Amino acid sequence: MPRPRRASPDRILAAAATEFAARGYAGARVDRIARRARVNKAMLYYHFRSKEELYRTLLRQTFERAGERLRAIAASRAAPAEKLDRAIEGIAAFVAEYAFFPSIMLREVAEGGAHLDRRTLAALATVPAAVGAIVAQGTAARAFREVHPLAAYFSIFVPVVVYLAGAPIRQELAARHLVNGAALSANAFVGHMQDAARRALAPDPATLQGPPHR
Amino acid sequence: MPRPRRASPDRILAAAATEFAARGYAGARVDRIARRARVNKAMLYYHFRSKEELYRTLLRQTFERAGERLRAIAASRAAPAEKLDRAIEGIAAFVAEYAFFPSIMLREVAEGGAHLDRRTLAALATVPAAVGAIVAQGTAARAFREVHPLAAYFSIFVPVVVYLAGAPIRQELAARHLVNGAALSANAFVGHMQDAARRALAPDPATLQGPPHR
DNA sequence: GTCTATACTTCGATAGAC
DNA sequence: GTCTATCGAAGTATAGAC
Repeated sequence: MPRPRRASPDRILAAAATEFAARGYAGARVDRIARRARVNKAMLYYHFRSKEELYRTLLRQTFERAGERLRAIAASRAAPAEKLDRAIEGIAAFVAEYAFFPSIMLREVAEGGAHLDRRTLAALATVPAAVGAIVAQGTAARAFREVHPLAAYFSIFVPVVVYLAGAPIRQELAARHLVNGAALSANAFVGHMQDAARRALAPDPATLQGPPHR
Repeated sequence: MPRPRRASPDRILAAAATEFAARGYAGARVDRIARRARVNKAMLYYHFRSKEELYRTLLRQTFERAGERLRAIAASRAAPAEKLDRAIEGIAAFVAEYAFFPSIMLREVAEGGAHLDRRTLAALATVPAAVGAIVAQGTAARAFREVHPLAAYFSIFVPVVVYLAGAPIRQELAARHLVNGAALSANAFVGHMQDAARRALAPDPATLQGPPHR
């Protein structure tokens, strides 16, 4: 028998996502989360032991889903360059679905994972691991030049996340006439990053002897 | 007559930098800032009207210094590709000097500039503007292919900032044995980004027509 | 400029009825 | 599972002496 609407725990998690993304762990208010989820505070504490447990549950769930999606791309049969394109589009699609993801990821990086337990940190680590796997596959297949997987993660994947996270502040800057120049749509930026990634990873034609890495 | 040590306002700003970087605006505690600066809370409020004013002062000062440094590189006589290398090294050097910069920048992006007034937002905007200027110069001189300056900022500059901001969480992940693979030093990553930037901006051979400047 | 002591507020969490 | 009411801790900011 289908429920007419989401149960309390799910509504609480959804409300928590909005609140934590906008204000961070310390800035988030349990009262606001409860109100937005249309439950009272006691109900929230009935389902989640504490603010911290709610936070960890949200992050673990989100990181696991992002990691799963990227691992599925890594495990597909496509060519390395194709996987890379799909991974970059994939993260943009993931953010379209989970709009709070970039803010929360950025905040946790800035904070050094201070509020996270081992399980949640492990879930977070699946994201760079999946991107690194795609790059390593490409390198092994000689479709990509030799690049440190973590370097690839930061130069290919991180810009997309930060670009999407930065939408509010760009809007704020535009509204106050503090920037000039043409706008840059999310789609255009995704295309730019796919292009940049291909160029960054393209094997050197004359590289079959050794890379003169500066 | 030289002071034996920094005056109170400077010590407060230095202490605030550490605290705000580690815990964010909401998580920062005025008591901790005062204690670290070796002043009492009343002294802090004597020099700064409020927690918010202290925060804005710190950020404005920091963004202005970062922007100045990048504008100096943009205004130098070097070739575009050389300027790009210097800008990437420059931001790494800036972070070595102002270690709190990446965390604070990331947090403000995540927060959409919520705590910032117009002046401080304007100071923040000088950073992408300076990077965009270097890219635009290169494009005009036909040393770079046509790339949206903001796209270049996010694909070249942001990764360095996030990589450096991510040092604590990488250390945490390593300590808990949640990552595998060789380490990647900050210097190696800077080199990687210089390389990636050159490749991303290299003009298409078919487009090379006019004589490159300088 | 510097201090101690404290007023005022907000927030996370719980008690206890239904 | 759900609610109202409230406690106790912690935090920002200020008063007022020196």
